[in-house]
Amino acid sequence: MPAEDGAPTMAPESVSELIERIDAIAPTLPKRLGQSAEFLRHNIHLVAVSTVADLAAGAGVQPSAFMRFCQVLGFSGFSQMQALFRAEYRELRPDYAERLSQLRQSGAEGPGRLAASFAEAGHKSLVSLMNDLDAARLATAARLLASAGTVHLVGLRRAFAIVSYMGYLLDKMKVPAVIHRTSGQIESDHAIRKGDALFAVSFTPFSEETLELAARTRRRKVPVVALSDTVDGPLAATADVLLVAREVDVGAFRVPTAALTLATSLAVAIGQSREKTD
Amino acid sequence: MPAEDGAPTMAPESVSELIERIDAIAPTLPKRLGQSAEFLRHNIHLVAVSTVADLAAGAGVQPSAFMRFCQVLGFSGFSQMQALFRAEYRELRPDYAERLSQLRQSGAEGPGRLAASFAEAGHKSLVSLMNDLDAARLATAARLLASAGTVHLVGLRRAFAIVSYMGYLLDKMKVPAVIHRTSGQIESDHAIRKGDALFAVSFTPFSEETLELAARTRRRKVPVVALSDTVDGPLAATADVLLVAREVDVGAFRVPTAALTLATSLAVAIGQSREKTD
DNA sequence: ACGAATTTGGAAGATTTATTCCATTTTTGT
DNA sequence: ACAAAAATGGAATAAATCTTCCAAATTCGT
Repeated sequence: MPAEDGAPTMAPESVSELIERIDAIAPTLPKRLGQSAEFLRHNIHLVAVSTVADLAAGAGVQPSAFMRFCQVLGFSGFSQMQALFRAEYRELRPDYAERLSQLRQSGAEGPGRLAASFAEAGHKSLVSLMNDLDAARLATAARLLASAGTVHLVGLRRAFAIVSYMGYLLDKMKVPAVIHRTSGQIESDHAIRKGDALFAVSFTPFSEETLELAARTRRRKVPVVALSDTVDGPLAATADVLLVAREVDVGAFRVPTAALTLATSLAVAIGQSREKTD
Repeated sequence: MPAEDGAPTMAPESVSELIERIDAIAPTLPKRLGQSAEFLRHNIHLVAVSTVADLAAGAGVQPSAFMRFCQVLGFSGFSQMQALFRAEYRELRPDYAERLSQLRQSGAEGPGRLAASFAEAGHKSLVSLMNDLDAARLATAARLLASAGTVHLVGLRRAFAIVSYMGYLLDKMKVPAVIHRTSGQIESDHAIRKGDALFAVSFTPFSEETLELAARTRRRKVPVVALSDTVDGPLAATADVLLVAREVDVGAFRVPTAALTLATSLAVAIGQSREKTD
């Protein structure tokens, strides 16, 4: 029997698409289906490993109601929806405990294990980045930098990799950007003009040079956006906007995965924002 | 009906206990059960979201054989084993996936969503890095570079962030290291002496300068280790050891998460290896 | 307040999936 | 090389899970 309305509402093809649809239709749903939507929205990770009966019980509805809910979302039934979650899980869910011991027993001792540890730390860093991320603040930072004439970048020691990648991206997107303190130049202040903005990156222990350049720039009423690994550092007072990315360490070392991810997002956001204005 | 032997081999109560048992009995298992063990050991995270038929097919055995394998492990059957994985999955709160898709769809258009996408891409990149990692090759690379007098680093454009971070790490660990092509210097070859080694990073599209420096260095019989995003590129022929890190793109952009993780592992391995020798 | 349309609960039925059984093949010990 | 023991494949059976159906309850429009 064909659907009555012209558009047969195709099934979502990814979890995020599914969530969008839930949020779109939730307000219009009758009581039991609304309960199902509410429960699913907050326990979406259970779908891959539960039965309809379990989920229906969780939502406080009959299995048949939950079933109808799946169909309202565009699926043929619960099984089709579950398949979506299982597929995504298979792709995106490694087992690091397993992978680690696997590498341990596979002869090649040192570096492989190190890589596994750093990869695991990277996952954790990205998780905490997303948990702590203040989207509004990031948007403010992007706006500030996008409206600058030239974006000035500064970051030394471990922060240098971050600004150098940002510099590469901004250049690729034709955004005027300069990386400071790279060529024996001691005093960069004169290059930073009214109407520009500074992006300063510094992690504990902070480098004096970066802090001072940021402070002097701020005093000249040029906007300063900062990226650090703590909210308590000296940059908190100096910067107009302070972004934070914490990394999970492996012994005495770390990979700046979260910081690089955040910086890249910022750079791309700046580029896109400029593109519109041009 | 009680078991015939005195010790009824109780079922494992956690995934790690289960892995231990698999490793313990695997060597004594007959062919088909051995295949099941081998497959499970490498795909253990699939248990929560698969059927016996799927897993049996993956292992290349009949469902009945896989079934017997579960019983050998101490479970009453497959379902009991699967319940273990599902329980562990439920407890290990991936509220992260929820948070991610929340951000991605929550009106907050620009930077927040971008960050969510880049974070997700980062996870995928790290997963595929670990899946494809050749631990033995990484160990060879580390050995080669650790035994060099000076480690020379080269990488331009997007690869520069990688070498600059490696340079920072090696310096911190007191390993003699130099980053090339950073200060207007056109010809670096003379600085690379016999007994040194070169680490070259280049991604598609490859930069001629990096490739040529690597080729010239190799011709002089100085060891070259390379990091790229493909096995087919020009570095395959040039390098003594080629490491590969693929990244998942977001639109036209990427964060070099996997490459940076691999490079960091390599740097730390070099440092540790040197420490022992000193 | 009344009838029509929608929503709901529960149970029956269809389907998928797990489990057992046993004849046949392979391995083991002598 | 032979018999006994163990392992295997495939099909039959049992269990669970999904899905549909419809009478009863509720909501909605007038």
